Amino acid sequence: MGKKASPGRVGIAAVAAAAGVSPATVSRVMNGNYTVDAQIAARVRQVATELNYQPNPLGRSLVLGKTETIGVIVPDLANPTFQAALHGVSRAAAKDGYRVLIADSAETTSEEPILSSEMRRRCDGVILCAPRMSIEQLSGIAESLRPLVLINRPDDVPETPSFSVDYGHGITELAEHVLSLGHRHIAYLAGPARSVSHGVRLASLEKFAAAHPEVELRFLEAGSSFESGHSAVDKVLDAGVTAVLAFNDLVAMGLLSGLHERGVKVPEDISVTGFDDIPFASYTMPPLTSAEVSIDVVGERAWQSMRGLLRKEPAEGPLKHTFEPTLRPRGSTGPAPRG
Amino acid sequence: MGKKASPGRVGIAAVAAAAGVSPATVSRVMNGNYTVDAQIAARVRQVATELNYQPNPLGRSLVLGKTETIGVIVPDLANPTFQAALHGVSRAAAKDGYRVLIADSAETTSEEPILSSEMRRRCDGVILCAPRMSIEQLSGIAESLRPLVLINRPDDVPETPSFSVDYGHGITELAEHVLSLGHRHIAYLAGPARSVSHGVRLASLEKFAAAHPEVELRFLEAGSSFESGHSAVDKVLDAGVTAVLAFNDLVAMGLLSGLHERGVKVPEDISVTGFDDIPFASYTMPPLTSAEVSIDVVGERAWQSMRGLLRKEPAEGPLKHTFEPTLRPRGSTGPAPRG
DNA sequence: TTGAAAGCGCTAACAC
DNA sequence: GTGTTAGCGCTTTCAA
Repeated sequence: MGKKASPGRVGIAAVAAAAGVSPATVSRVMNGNYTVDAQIAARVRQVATELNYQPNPLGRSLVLGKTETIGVIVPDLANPTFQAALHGVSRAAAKDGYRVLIADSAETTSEEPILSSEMRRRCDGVILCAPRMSIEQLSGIAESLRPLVLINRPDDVPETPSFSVDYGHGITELAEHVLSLGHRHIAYLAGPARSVSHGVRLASLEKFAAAHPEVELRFLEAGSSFESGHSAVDKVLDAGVTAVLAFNDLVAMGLLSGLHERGVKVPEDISVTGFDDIPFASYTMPPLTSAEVSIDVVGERAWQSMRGLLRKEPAEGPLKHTFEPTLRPRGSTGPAPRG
Repeated sequence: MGKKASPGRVGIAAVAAAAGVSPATVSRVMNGNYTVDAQIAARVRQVATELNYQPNPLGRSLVLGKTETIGVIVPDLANPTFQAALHGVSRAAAKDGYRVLIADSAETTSEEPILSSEMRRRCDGVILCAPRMSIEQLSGIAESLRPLVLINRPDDVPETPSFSVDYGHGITELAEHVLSLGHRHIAYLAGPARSVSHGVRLASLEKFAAAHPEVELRFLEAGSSFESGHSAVDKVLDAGVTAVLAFNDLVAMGLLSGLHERGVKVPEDISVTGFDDIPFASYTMPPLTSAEVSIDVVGERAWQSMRGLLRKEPAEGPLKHTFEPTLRPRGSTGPAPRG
């Protein structure tokens, strides 16, 4: 037997008793079902207010089979990209009366499938943000997670809407930008090996290099933080390049700061680009050339797609949505020095 | 009548039927209740695996009266301070097997009480982060939200644990730091009027000014963003001060950038301090004097307090916990110019 | 050690 | 228009 109702607890039964009607009638009133006599409805409402009745969403969810909650799973809640995506989803979902249950997989690839399905049981649907698990794993559990929407995981998972920033396009635009400025010796300051978005950049740059045999493209390890850019200065100078494409704005700013300390002039001696176009980027010295991405908009669109699935609206248009970053050329890039 | 069990759905009843036992026995097995015969337990477990049985947490929550979920309500999910607090709570709660349901009140003070109690019905407890509502409102609903824990709301709410950064102490340390460097004309670049943490800084600075009649302290409006600092340059120069205490690091960095554009030397002409000690602060030119706060630790401690409440452990020690920021003197502050 | 049965709080089909 | 009743999926008391 379940726990006895605690004496203080005000449930639908208490309201029904106090108003002299059946629980069903109270339920109808609370749900705005207008087959209820206006007088009775008014009385029920008044009693509910007096008793400070708060419907228990658990009971409701159990019988209705829906929780009006969606789960968002991110690899790292401390990462600004995922924070922005979460914000976009949460704000958009809230407008439609949905709540967000979050889970931070802490980059533990192996836990992701378990975490996701655990999450799914408590929610009406799941949004997976940049999942690290293999495509085999992902495809394997996709069915059990539906409704499922993917953010920043551009793999083709059948029947699964996916919203991703086209990092490959962005980094190519940046590469072409410095190419057009005459640079032929270019370095890419790589992001974390595990990062999907780094992998995408890498692949695109390899294509770029293949298409431009006149360009010498170097790949240097760095990371995703300001510090990693700052400590990559020596590597960059040793490489003897005239332009550096950093993994993101933070890395670029770290590099900028390191180069400044060495007395290397930007963009006269070396051109530097970032990625993401964070608000700071316009204010560095010199202002940072970057590629703007609006990951919160991606999150918002992911929600809208989820909403469609929840409403069982027939899917329209393609499942795969790609957001192109916008090139923001600024002072940190200039003509290649005449060598 | 509730929705009929969908034919595909695997519930505890399906497992019980397949294993030839009662639902009660399956329940006992799933919950590690060892009054079950080892053979039967093994068979039940095997059947559960074969059928891929996933217990429905909703049914469980309903009967147990707990969801193993806590709610975190923040005024703005885009604010780095609240993101960090959320991260701290979420990571710590996850270690104890709890999930986090988030709500962004979007700075709508009036909605906060409703949002909070709505949240509370779905969760076992609520953590309110920097709630904007009045102390009257807060005290009014506190009882109905318990277990309740407060972050960055140092008001005395009876019986309610509260964890806050002592912004007043931090800004006073910064003020004393520039005072000790000989500055007598100091400006405070104020944060958003609504921000509680701004209010605290303001009050402390007024105390500081009263205690140091030799100091002329000016209050200048700014905001919380890089841009607001950048566009406050004229105000600062007009004020004719030799030291500026910015609301936070972002504002300070904006100011630094603006001063640089004007050819004003830092710290030779003007000293500048930030607040928060974000990772960037060590890398600006010159490196920024700041006050370090670890809001994620605050979040973590808030969770631990909540965990104690959930376990009904007798509260020990004080309810109110204050975290002192640590002064980080760096190159952006120096001796006052000789006037 | 196991099963039957009640009940957590709610909704909805059905009967009146 | 309203009440009765069954049932959502689970746990737990009680009896066997």
